[in-house]
Amino acid sequence: MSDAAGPPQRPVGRSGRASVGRALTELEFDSWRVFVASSRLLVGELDRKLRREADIPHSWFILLVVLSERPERTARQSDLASVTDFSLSRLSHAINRMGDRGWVVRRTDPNDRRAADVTLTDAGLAALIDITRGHDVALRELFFDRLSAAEVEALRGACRALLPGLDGASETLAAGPPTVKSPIRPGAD
Amino acid sequence: MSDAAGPPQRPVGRSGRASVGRALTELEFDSWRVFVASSRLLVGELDRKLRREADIPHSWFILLVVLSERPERTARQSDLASVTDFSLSRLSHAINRMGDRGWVVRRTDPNDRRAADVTLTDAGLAALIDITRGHDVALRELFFDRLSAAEVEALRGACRALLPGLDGASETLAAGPPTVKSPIRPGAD
DNA sequence: CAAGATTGATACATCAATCTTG
DNA sequence: CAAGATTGATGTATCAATCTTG
Repeated sequence: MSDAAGPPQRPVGRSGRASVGRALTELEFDSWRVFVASSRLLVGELDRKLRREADIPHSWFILLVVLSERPERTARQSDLASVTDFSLSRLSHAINRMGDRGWVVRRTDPNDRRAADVTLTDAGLAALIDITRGHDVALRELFFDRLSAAEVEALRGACRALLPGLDGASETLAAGPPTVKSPIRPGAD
Repeated sequence: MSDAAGPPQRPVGRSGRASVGRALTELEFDSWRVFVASSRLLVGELDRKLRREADIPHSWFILLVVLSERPERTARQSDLASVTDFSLSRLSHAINRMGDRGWVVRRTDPNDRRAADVTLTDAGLAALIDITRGHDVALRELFFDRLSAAEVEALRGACRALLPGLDGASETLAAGPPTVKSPIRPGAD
């Protein structure tokens, strides 16, 4: 294995010709396809499972996880939106529906009355913790059991390289271990 | 770089304890998050661009690409569905709407009158070729310009390892260079 | 009865206003 | 006017029948 290039050249693309205007090769496109296919299939599986067992789409799970890791389990909506790559509109709708279930509450910030903060309720946290069990089992089967430790690290490295500069990836969903002890993941191991 | 484990152990998970029932560590979960975040953000960008410029969601683009690479630009619906991880229902709806645009036609197979074949029309192919230009430019900026050749290979390897056993990943979207010369990607380079 | 596909109802996502506050 | 957020209309995805053919 490893027919990869020799010297660790950072930005591919401007090797010899202009980056823009050059079509992708079959091989390049294939790399992209494998990436998209695997994430589609994996997330698809998880999404179906979450809908079956908890009646939520995968995207909501992301919202819940992020909220659970914030101080006070609270986030400004605009923050939450950019971190999770939700539009403000989409987020607003989602919060409404999660509010109906008693999982979150929305409160207007008295200081800046344009802004709104969402808080994950105790009920919401309980639901999340419950959901997380099944999610983790599936994740182990579908993801970790299929990859060697080296592959996981390689994947991690490549994906981290992809993030900077993307949309709201300043403090993205992908940020490392959260500042706050995650209620849904005790120290582990 | 490379704090990865020493010996190339294939199946992580059954290291010392049973795979199922063991919670994920923070580090493991973080690897997953980076993977999901990057694919969400990347596909999200492409999706927005495709909607703006071609008025189609990213998932339709996938359907078009797969169709374009099939012999006669034709596929059985059930095949197409499993390859792209569409449900039959979702596919049927999508084909209806793409049919409205004159991009595909549906024909019942005379031999097995339960089955239906979809064909990408000339107009559909033309549209796809047009769409592909912008798509490739974006892909270079967002994906290939951010990764070294080694990282691309690493990503490819890991993602390929993820696919087998997933849903309809027998001859998945991720299969290597197609049997048929892809109309949308001439020899390249 | 199973496989392939379609349809209509419901749920979620997107888009284009709109509203309020700074 | 810009930032943050909400709402309603439209489009797409999902789910639960339903239909036909093998």
